[in-house]
Amino acid sequence: MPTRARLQPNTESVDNYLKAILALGGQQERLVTGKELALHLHVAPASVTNMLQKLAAQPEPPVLYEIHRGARLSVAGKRRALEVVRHHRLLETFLFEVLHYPLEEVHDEAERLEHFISERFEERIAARLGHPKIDPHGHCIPELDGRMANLDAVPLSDTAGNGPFLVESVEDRDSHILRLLRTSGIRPGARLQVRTRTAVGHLRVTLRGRTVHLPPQHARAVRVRPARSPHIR
Amino acid sequence: MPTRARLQPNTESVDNYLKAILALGGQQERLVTGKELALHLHVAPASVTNMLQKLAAQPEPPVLYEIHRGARLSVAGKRRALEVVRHHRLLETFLFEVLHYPLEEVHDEAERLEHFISERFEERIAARLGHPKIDPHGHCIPELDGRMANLDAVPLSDTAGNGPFLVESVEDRDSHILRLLRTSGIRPGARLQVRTRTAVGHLRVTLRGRTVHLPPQHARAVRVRPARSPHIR
DNA sequence: AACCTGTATTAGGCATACCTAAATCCCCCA
DNA sequence: TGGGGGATTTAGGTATGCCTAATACAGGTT
Repeated sequence: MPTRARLQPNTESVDNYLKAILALGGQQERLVTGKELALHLHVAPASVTNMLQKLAAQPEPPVLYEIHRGARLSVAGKRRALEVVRHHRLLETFLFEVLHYPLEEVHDEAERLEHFISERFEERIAARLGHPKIDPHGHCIPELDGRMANLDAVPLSDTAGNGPFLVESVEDRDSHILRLLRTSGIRPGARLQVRTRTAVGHLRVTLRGRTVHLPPQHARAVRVRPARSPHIR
Repeated sequence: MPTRARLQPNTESVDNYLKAILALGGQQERLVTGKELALHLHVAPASVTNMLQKLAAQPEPPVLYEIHRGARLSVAGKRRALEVVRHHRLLETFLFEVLHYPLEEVHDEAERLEHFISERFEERIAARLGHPKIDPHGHCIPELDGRMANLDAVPLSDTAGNGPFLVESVEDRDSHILRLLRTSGIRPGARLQVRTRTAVGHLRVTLRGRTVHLPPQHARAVRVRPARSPHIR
């Protein structure tokens, strides 16, 4: 019998591609280029082309692929990507809340385990945690049905005024930055004000009376929204 | 540059071979044949030969391979195998105690996850569980240094007298049998007596006043030791 | 309209870890 | 001691998922 394109391969690798397309496509779900994916996933561009072609050729393609232009998720692909994100963020919450991991270490562990936990595991840790909506970095946890709240926060680097701002989330992929942010007190729920901004994007901010210097890369890792009243949270 | 045999591949597959050799070799660590491994791992005998040759050819071979005779673990291989078993049994305990899995479901989940958890994860769940020595099936959990207590229990199918016996452990690989045993009350710590034995190995046992019929396959899955006094647990 | 540059694709390979089918080996038994 | 039969090994092949190098394309610039 001929081996034709498999239904639902759903390997670790495939899941990572889907997650990357979800993350890079943004809320408007624009086409994601091969180069972006290659950078994000640390693989060669040729590998991305290969994988996208393979995925798009499946009976129920998880990605829609426009040659030479890029890819975006199909409905099925988005569902799967959100499922993986749900696994990831529930695991992060679990590692943080139950196993008391330092915040900057939860990402890597969750990144590995997210591909291998069963639905039962997912369900049990969700129950154990009281079905949380937000992970310890401040990111939304997709619901079981794939719904996910859209947060309106923007990177601190993209803000205009001086605030005050409320930290909504911190980027989790770079544990080094994350550790520095944590030890500076910059974590979800923190309230801060911008003191100075340089032309090249360095910021000086204050929170809880302390002054912290943030290079552009760090400012980009912090998402904030305007703080309406003092002492929220 | 030439690709020579890699040091420490330590893939999921390799770990499974090491674990299988550990399990099948028994306490006396006898040679394990290719056929045994093939059956245990559900792969073709030729695949086993391939893998054993590859492992034995490494700079620090985890297995010692005697051509046409079989394989056993080197010191390094045994260390790794025990590490994986430790992961497995800690995970089982964790799933059972913290996430309240049904006993017969912990094995499959642990089997998948054991290969991917970090040392930190291992350490944290061990701490969380109070550094347990026994998993929920009654199996010993190897210590961090690779030491593991040798239990002296024997399969119920191999016993002679009528008991009473104390159930020390139940086999975890067959969830079907395990569920039946559990619903019959046959679990670690249970006390039972043999009523009748047929020539082909069927047993009738009583525990807590109930009578249970055990086909040979089930009797083999229960390890017991003589109960000295009533109500030990 | 041709070019140029960076991006994308194709072509050809490698490593892992399986498989089947065809030899080959070991050892027990007649 | 010479088969025979089961186990083992070799040979050759598949699928995944990555790689590099070479080629093709797209879209802005002259």
